[in-house]
Amino acid sequence: MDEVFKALADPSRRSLLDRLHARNGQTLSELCDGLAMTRQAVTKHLAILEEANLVSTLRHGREKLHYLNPVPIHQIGERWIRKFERAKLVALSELKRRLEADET
Amino acid sequence: MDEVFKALADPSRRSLLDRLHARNGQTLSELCDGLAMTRQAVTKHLAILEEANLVSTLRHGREKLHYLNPVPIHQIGERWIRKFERAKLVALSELKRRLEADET
DNA sequence: TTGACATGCAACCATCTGGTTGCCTATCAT
DNA sequence: ATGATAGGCAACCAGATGGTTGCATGTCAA
Repeated sequence: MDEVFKALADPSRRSLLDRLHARNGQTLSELCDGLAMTRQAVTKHLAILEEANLVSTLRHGREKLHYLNPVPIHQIGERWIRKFERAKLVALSELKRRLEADET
Repeated sequence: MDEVFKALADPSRRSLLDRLHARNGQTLSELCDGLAMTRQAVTKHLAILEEANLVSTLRHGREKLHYLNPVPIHQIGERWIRKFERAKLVALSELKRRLEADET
């Protein structure tokens, strides 16, 4: 879980996930296209995404195809974000109340 | 949005949010209790959370009260995670299909 | 088989990050 | 007033992070 959060913390990595979401199963070179980064930098990012289980790869000859695995993202939604949903409703009005009350 | 992701990337900070979720409106000292960290380290974390708008503070005499703001967390769920929900359904079976088809 | 293409590996580098220590300021209670 | 309590500020440090360059390897096509 921590690995997933860490992996999602970088904008380049989130953008890679976006690209895979737009078109799944891209090669490394394809994912590099149009990015202001070396291939090796992208490789590193993909390694981190793979480590976090957000991306699965598949060798196909000399190409390496990358597939998005949305399960960990979903789990963050379920196990983590969901927990704060109830708080969302309460906290705002509560904060407002306190702000007004404590304004000495 | 990036700031929120960055803020959530650190386990200590997520734990601070958890603590505020358990009991809202804690002082700095209270939040330090039981943590294997100096007060200054916690201060820094809270500053990052505040910067990301995940925590709002309120001075009350010499105390500083910290309140959880769950809105950005909610937004990540809505604007980011939701986008990958549909993919979750498709991708797994798709990946499985490709894995079997490309197994030369 | 040989050149071109797709990827891998390793060393190196600057900067960011998470943490520390030391000291200062503000406020409360006696 | 004065000590104790709550917090703030700044300098410093080691290690993580995001990126680079250079070279090696594997595979396809002519």
